[in-house]
Amino acid sequence: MFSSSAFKELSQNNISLYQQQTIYDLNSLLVDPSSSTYGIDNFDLSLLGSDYHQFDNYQQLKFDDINVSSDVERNNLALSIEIDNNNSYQSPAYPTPITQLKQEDTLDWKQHSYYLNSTSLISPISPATTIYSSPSPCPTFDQVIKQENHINLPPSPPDSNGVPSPQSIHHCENFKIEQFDDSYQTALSPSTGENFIDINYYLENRDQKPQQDHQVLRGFLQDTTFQRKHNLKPLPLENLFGGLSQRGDIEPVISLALQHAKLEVQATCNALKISPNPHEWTESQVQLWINSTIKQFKLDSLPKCEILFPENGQMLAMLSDEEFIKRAPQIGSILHAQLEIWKATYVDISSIDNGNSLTSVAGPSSAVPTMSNSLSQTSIWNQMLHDETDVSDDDDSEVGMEIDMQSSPINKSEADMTETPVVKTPTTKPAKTPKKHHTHLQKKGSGTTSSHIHLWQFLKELLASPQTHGTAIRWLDRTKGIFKIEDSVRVARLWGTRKNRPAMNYDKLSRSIRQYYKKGIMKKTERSQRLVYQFCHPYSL
DNA sequence: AAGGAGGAAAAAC
DNA sequence: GTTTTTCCTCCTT
Repeated sequence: MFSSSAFKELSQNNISLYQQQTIYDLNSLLVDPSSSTYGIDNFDLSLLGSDYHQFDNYQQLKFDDINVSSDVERNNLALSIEIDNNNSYQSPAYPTPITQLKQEDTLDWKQHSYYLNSTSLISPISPATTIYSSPSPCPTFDQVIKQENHINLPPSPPDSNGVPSPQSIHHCENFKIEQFDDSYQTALSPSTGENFIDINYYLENRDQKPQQDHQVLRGFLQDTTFQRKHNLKPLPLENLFGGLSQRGDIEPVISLALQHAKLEVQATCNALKISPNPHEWTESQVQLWINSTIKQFKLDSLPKCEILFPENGQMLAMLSDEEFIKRAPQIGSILHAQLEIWKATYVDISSIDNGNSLTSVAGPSSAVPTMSNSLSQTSIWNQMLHDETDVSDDDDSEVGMEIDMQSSPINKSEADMTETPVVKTPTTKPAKTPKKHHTHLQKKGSGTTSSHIHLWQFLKELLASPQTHGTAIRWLDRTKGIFKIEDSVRVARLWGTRKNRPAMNYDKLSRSIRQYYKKGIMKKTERSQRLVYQFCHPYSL
């Protein structure tokens, strides 16, 4: 099951792995282009696990500058991160020409991401032109965590959920260039002419380097506060790297758990008359499921549930554990865990049923987590799942469209931009509709532009597609719902186009925004800044 | 000048 | 009835 992420803790010369329940970071990186930076950021969140003081610096990188691609091959998770600031944000703080970072790794990718972040994205004094591959004070895993089948990862929320909490990362200021030693700069590829970090080169040469240096870095890495903060439990390294025999030992347990989960899912599906595939749930079915889960686990009831979780199933499935907890501090984690079980169960169901790899079911992007589908291909499962074969098609197509957009980030014309929300609306926006509009705003899968869209929804749509609209409107602090309109004229024009109001301008648009103050949809920011607005919770979710 | 705040009224839904 | 649009005045940056 991949709902746990493996982290390395660097402590002296020993390596140990820790498990963490949340997976949002990896999701974000792998699935959604608009959340790629969050994904990277969340990595830090996971590894460092403390306060993060340099968010503003980090945010100065636009989404456009970051391409994250992933590949799942040879039973390994390979992660590639490229950051290209060539077309980048022309901030004085980032006078960056071309920078490329690239790495591929297996499960210890986080380790490198961490370095990557600390030197290129977050460190306030380190523009991306001077990226150093910071040396690891301990060996990197060469071993590959063998996965019997491809790892599929759960999708990431398109905009909000990979967001790191500002309290989550700290010590970024520790990562300054002077901490890194020259010899490791040789990891920069000598042949490219670009600052291309060749991780392989680095890996090959790591043993040649004694570990007496980088005291600050090592000291930081030895800080294990993140373990406590994230409830990380030590996991013996051998358990993960011990090879397939270990896997075999736990297989019956997992299989049993899956069977149990499956039965539970089946029963609930029958009772609620909902699909076993959370991606297919409508908004009201999501409410049914949440309430059912609350009852099942005897949780505290959730007032305003439909406002806290207005998503349809597809969107709900993309929310991270963190997001659930943010919305429902008491029970969010349980809800999320339960949803993960449903997702995994369904994927397992589908994979067995199809007799194919998971990607044929979930698609390359929906990436639902699987409990290592090869682990439990029992006849019981097959028998139980015959009636669920043809689910999962329609939502794949939608996600696929988004992936297509990601893979070919062609500059859109202004007219195209106005159409972008049309594509996304069915999957993302109805979920944000206020309760009182559910009836006429949430027809599922219409695929048409909602003429009833609210301004705040529209703004969130724009915010959710930073690659397209990042120059017009962008988040300043996603966690707080603070955003800035960078190009008021353009935003107003887009809004006017959407509403078929040719005379729309920013003056009118801003008046509408101000109406939200007393409605509790938006609020004035603490510090008044021009063109900066702030959503109220939970509208920013 | 551009934008922010908010009143008022009309229009749109 | 609610939301948005339109127009407005006054104020701040």
